[in-house]
Amino acid sequence: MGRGKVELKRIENTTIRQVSFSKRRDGFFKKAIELSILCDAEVALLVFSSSGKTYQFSSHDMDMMIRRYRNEKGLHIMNNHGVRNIEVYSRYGQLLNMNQLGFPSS
Amino acid sequence: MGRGKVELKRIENTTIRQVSFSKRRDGFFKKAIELSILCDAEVALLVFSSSGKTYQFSSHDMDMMIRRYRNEKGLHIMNNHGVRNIEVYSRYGQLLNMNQLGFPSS
DNA sequence: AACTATTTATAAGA
DNA sequence: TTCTTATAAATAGTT
Repeated sequence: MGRGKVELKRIENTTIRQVSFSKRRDGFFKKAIELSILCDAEVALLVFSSSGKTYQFSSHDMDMMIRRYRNEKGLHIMNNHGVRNIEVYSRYGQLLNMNQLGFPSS
Repeated sequence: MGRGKVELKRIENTTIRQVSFSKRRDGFFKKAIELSILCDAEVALLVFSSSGKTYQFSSHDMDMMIRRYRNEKGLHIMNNHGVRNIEVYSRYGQLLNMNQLGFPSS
């Protein structure tokens, strides 16, 4: 989306990286709101910029969502019988599959 | 993005809503990964689908990010001198500004 | 699960 | 930094 393709690696030029961050951060939060409303999902997100600012959004009570996540994570560890309560999009694992299989694979 | 414009309201048809959720959830997590890598940001996110599944991604340690967020939120409340440590994208407040001013405004 | 017509996001430029 | 614009990317509706 833009005049050139983007390689998935850190943008080294600081100015360009900050401009890109602003645009993408806005788009990202917009997507969060759309997902929560259109698809009736609960969405919570935290972003810390490399310049040290914090950005937060939650469609529902953040602390409640964190508690629910921790509770389910606990169950997930205890209840290892093939049922996945939580799908984890790990940073590198998923990315490795992107080029071959589309994203995400699991 | 798609054959029709989308109104920002809950998709009532369950099948369509679930299909839309899958597509948008994948796109959303992809955006999170891109933001974290391209722009060197820390990103954490939680999604609970309306059917009860949990999806999680964090570019860095989730618990550490939550601790940092809570710490800064505390400081934000204590330190009410015009400095915003945290930008909050509240669900309805920001949305109201979208049509007139673009998104988001603050 | 694929496809594809369109909309949307955004990279680069002004 | 804000606005514009060409292009890449996401996805709604369809098959």
